[in-house]
Amino acid sequence: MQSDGPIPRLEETPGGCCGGGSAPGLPLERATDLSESLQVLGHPIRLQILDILARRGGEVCVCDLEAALPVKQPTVSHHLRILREAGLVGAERRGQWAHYYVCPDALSAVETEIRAWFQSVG
Amino acid sequence: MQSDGPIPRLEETPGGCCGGGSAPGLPLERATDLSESLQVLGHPIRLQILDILARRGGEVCVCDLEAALPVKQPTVSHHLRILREAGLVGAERRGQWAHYYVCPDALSAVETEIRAWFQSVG
DNA sequence: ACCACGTATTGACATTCATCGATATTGCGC
DNA sequence: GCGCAATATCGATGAATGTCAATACGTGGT
Repeated sequence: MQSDGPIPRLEETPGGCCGGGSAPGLPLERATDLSESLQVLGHPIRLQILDILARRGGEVCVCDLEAALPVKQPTVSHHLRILREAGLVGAERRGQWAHYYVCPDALSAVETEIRAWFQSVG
Repeated sequence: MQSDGPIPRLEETPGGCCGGGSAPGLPLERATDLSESLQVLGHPIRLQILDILARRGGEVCVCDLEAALPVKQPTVSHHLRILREAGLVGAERRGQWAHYYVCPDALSAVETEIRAWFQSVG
């Protein structure tokens, strides 16, 4: 990596060209954590699912979601699972229907996370 | 969908099982647009890049970013291109160095977009 | 002109993701 | 029990993504 070059040089500023060393204000761990939240939201179907669930204050069954979305039922279930595993929605089986609802706490936790990042950047 | 069955019935709700028809409060187009913004932010390296650029108010050259990030130079350039194409950062070539900086307007536009969505959902 | 350096791009590769048909699972009514 | 309806899971497939070595490009120094 640096042993084969015939020019050892002397390293001045660690950055090398334009200023101070780059202290990682955002540790990789926190960046990864936040990016995972953003990725869960980063799909149009999942945004629409959350929108529908929120717009109906109550619970919505999968068949209704399927009817409102441009994807087939397995795909709806797939996205619901992702949202569920992220804690953003919950489900309750009632009869043969599964009723989904948003988890406002988790959602506002993500909102807080995102807002804090924007504040630290902007 | 409703013309061949001999039983029009009273269940005219498209959903069929648990309530009202699902009006798509979020049109797919807007959901896609927002999800693209979220996806740009949904990567730890890109979050760290934006963080570094913001933390140093001024401009940062690629070699400094490379030194501060756990990826190689082509990967840094790759993520910078994505951020540039999203309008979140700008670049200025000075000598042989490329200096990058955040575009606060674009960033706060995304923030507004995201915040508006959270408001419509939460 | 040449060479060294910083950056961008290309090409290949591996990994992850989204989608859907097919199938399994579960609960309800008969 | 049997069959049907709603949902979940499996498996395959194609697309998108992230990473890096190699290479190309552009600039400055000698």
